[in-house]
Order: sequence, then C-alpha cells, then structure tokens
Amino acid sequence: MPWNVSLPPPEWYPHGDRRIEAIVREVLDLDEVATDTETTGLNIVADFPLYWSLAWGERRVCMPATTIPYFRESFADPTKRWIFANAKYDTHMFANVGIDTAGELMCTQVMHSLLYEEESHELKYMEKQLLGWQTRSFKDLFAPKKGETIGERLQRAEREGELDKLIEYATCDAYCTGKIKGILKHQLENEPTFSLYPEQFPNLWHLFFKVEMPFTKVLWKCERQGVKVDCEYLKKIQGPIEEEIKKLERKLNRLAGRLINPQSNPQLREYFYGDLKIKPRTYTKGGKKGVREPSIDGKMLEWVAEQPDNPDAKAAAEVLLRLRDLMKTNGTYIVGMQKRLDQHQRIHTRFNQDVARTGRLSSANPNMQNVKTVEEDEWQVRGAFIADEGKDLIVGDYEQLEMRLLACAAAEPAMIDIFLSNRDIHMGNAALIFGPSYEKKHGWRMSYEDIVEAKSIDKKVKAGKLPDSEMTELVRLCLVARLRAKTIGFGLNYGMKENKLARSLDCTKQEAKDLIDLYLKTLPAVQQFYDSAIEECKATGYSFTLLGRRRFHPEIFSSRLTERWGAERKAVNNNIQGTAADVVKLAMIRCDRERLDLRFGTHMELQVHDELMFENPKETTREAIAVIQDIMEHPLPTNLAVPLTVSIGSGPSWINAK
DNA sequence: CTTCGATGCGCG
DNA sequence: AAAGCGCGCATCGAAG
Repeated sequence: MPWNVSLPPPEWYPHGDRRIEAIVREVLDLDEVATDTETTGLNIVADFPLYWSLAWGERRVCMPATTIPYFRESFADPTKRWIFANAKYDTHMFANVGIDTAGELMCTQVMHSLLYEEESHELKYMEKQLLGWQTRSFKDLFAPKKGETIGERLQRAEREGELDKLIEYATCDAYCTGKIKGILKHQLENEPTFSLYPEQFPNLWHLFFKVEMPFTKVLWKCERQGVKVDCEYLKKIQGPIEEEIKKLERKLNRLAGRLINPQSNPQLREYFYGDLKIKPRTYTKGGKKGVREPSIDGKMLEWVAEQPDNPDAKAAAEVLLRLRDLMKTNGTYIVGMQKRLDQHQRIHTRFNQDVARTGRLSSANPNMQNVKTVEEDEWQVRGAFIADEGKDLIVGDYEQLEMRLLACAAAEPAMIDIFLSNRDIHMGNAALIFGPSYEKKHGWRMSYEDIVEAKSIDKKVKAGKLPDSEMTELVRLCLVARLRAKTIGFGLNYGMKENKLARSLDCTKQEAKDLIDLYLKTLPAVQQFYDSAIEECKATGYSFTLLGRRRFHPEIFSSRLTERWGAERKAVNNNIQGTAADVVKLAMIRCDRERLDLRFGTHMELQVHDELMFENPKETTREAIAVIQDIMEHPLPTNLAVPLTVSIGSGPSWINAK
C-alpha cells in the first residue's frame, strides 16, 4: 500500500469473541456487503474457507471461517447483495462449509469484463487500475515452502505470528472489492448501449444487473450440480487404449531406429524433415520470435500418409496420427477425468463468465465444451457422462442459431423465407446460389428438393442400403453445392477470404473469389449486414450484440492491412457469436426463474454454446422437456423475424439424450 | 525450481 | 508473405 493512502484500521474477531454478535446484527441490516475468503485451495468442491473478511462503509473485518454459520440469517436473506471479486468461487467455499447464499451475487470480475474485455479482471489488477493502489500479492506475502498447500501456509501464518499481516491482507481485499464495485457501477451507468431493447438496457449497468448478475448464480448452480460420470465405462476402455498406445510407440521407435517422444514436436520435426527428408509444405504460425517451423500437424501427417513412395514416412505418419488421438483421449478424458471426480463420481466443471470477448462462456477444469462429438469419437467418451439413478439427461440444441440470427440481423428475405418454411439453410442457400448457374452449365436447374433427395441417397449409400451406382453425377453436384454453401456461409461469418476458402474447398483462388461474390450477390442483405457492422465499428470503435454487450476494436483504423482486416473480422463475428451467446444466456436465466427444480426436479448441468443439458427425474421428463423447449425457443422479449427452433430429447447418457 | 510461450487439437 | 471467430488442455522445452 502506498504511503499516501489511508485505509480504515482492520478489525479482527477470533472465534468466540463476544463482539461478533454485534457484527452479526450489523451485517443483517446491510443491503450490500463486500466479502472475500481465504481458503485451502482452488478446488470448488473440495476446498473450504479458513478466514473470511467483510467490508461495508469504512469498516473492514476479518474472522475465522468458523464464524460463518453465525451469519446464517444474512446468508438466507434473498434480498441481500453480496459483493465479491470472484462471486462463484467464494460462494462455493461458503457452500463447502454448509452455507448457501440466497442473496444476489455481484461479481466485480464480471462487471469489469463488460467494460475492459481485453484486460485482466483480477482483483490485484483492478486495485491498481481503478484505485491506483499497488497491493502485494498473496504469493508475495505468504510464499509457500516447497510442497506446502495454501491451507498449510495460512495455518502456519497464524502459528508463526503473521496474523496481523494476514488480517491486513484479507480485509484489504474485501475493502477494495467494495470500493471497486462502486467505481465500476458508476462507469457501467455511464456507458450507453446500442441494444435492440433500449428501454430494458439503456446502459451497461442494466446489462450487468438484469442479465450477468442473475446469470452468475445460474452458473453457480450448474457448477454445483456437476455431471455424473460412468467410471466403470472409463476404466473399461482405458486398458485397450493404453495397450495400443504402447504398441504404437514401439512401432514408431522401430521405424525411426531410435527412441522418439511422440509428444515432442522438435523430435518429430527432426525425424520427418531430417531423417525422412520430407519437404516442408506448410509452416507453423511463428510466435513472438516469429520463428516459423515446418508443421507437424494432422494435415501434414495426412499428406505424408498418402505418399506411397516413402513407405517409412507413410507408416510413421499413420502411427503418429493414431497415437496423438489415443494419447489425447486417454490423458485428457480417461485418466484426467477420473482425477477430478468428487465422492459421488460427479464432475464439476467451471463456467467462466468473463473470459470470452464475445460474451460466450468458457468451461475449464475440465473443459466440457470440447469433448469429442459422437460421430468423431470411436471411444464414445460422451457416453461416460450419464444421468444419476432414476434420472434422465435432457439435451436441448438450438438448430442453426447463428445462421438464424444472421438472417434476422441482416433481414435477408431469402434466408428468412428458408427458415420460415422450415428448410435446411445450407440446402436452401445452395439452391438459391448455384441453381441458376448450374442451369447454364448443365442445362438442369438444381432445386432445393434435388438437394434433399441427394442427401438422402448419400446417407443410404453410406449405410449400404443403396448401391454405389445411385451416386450419380447430379447427386454429387448437389452434395458439393450444399457443402460449398455451408462452408462459405460459416466462413463469411468468420471473415474468411478467398485464400483460405480455396484451401478448404480445394479449388483455385479465383474460383473461391467467384463463389464468395456469387454468394453475397445472391444474398445482398447479408453483404449489407457485414458492411454495416464494419461501418458501425468505424463510427463508434465498437461492435455490439443484440442486448448491447460491446467489444472494442481499436485496430479498425490501423494502417496495417492484416490488423485492420482482423478487426473487421472480429467486429462482424462479435455481432453474430455474441448475440447467440446473449440468446442462450437469457434462456438459461429463464430456465432458472421458472423454477424447474421445484416443479420437475430439474437441474441444469451444462451449456455447450448452443446446447443445454439437464438432469431430470424420469417421472417428469416429458413435462420438463416441453417446458424447457418452450423457454429455449422464446428467450427474447420480442420474437424475431424467424423462429428459434430447438431439438430436444432425453436418455441415460449424453450420447442418447438427443 | 517454477513459469510461460509454442504447438497441436478438440468443441461450437 | 499472409490474412477464419471464440475458447481450454496436455505437453515440451526454454527462460527466469
């Protein structure tokens, strides 16, 4: 703390102190109180608080965590507002000593992220940025000995006469959190939004107060609930996977004639580009130092695996591709997942509300948002996420959420029409875009129905229900058309240019450019939407979502083309991705408000961007599904130009709940 | 000894 | 010369 800052003196009340009774009464009368915990660690279900601090007015108070239950009445008050630097985490800690927080959770990290999305949202950073105070970090003040846990370090602090230091540190955090909240509230109130709903969200404070703040609690419940894991299943597949890994490692070493660590890219580079004399075709991005190395990624290995004239390289590439797949599955999911289970074999991911610049969630410890899909995963890891006994999993998926929102934002009549008539957007787009040109080229105008038919033939041929001869040239043309429309559609939302499109469609740059031109000429409102998003960004410096969440793009005027293009891409994408995030967020808040838990025994477990997962007692699954679907399909204050549709189903595991 | 950048790869 | 958005994790290996 700098010399010129005067904080109120810290107050310490040991367990059993008579004066605590007065504190309890005082806190009970407060509308808002800032709180911070000092805990045994960072695990949201296993760790617990050792000390806690409260701050209000010019008071800052520290007590042992054993006093938390004395404040039960305050915690039970649904109207009280608790201010935290990291609300979800601290309330987990309270829950871990048996105290649920009924009040509202105000999180300064989340508040900060709405204003300064590119900056750190840590308390220490905000203290410096907003208060101008440089406080010392926990690790600095309480450096742990080797192998010592945070909890052990804290207990040693008290034993070794460092209690004053601890009290000063702990109360300072709570006090600063309260002050920072005041500053951030003021700043949020002074930032108008460009929301579609200006009455509900005139400025960022409303966005925080009406959406993000209740959302924090929804996420807390998801994290708390966790997902049941079928441990037996994981163990069952672990054996064969590890066997195969060993076998493949031996094979790789045999091929190389020496020991190679398949997880060391430098070693692999030496082997493939040195020993095996593969000619580099692509290079890595090059980090800070800008050193671009020959790539050793999946694309490159797949290419090598198709070179018959270099049989050793071919074999090694095939082995390595397989090894990478197996090692990731085993390390991250089979072994990694089991380490994270609680005593009820449930996994508790953490949903981060303030990481993604677009307002999306991120998931960590473990990341439940990048588990392989059923189609891609021979080990069916998703099958290991199950419903508890007597329960179902319910999974609801938005269908083409981002494309629907694009159609609405752009007010593109052709796309809106496709959605209103409940057709597949990529098939519809393909027919619109390529139909006329195919007529010129092939004398046959490809229709929407042709593509539907082609897709169905393709499916049946792949399933062996129809002979290969059914895959006529026209069928192939239809499939290519759909794939192209899909790739371009998604690609443009990400700001893809002809260069990259040519590579992903395997065509020339000129062809790719013509395809993009044709696409945007056919859907002119989409082109206009992209243009106006960039214009808006140039006029304001920001891009905005439907509810008014914003993102700053200072590079929009950069003289460096790559930088400017980057800002343009992000501005366009933030409109779409961020609005989709808004929609799902509102749906989750409504699911919570509708008290599905009380009505059906429903508990929300996961969000995977456009997908929600619930655990539900079997007896009420049917009713719950109907209500959830209705909520998810009508998340906004008003209806949009196209309906948001949700496919929803239930089952015993993540695989068969769709 | 820990930390951090780089790489590769999974999801929407 | 290159130019696709948004994330997290495991791992290696260099740097502090």
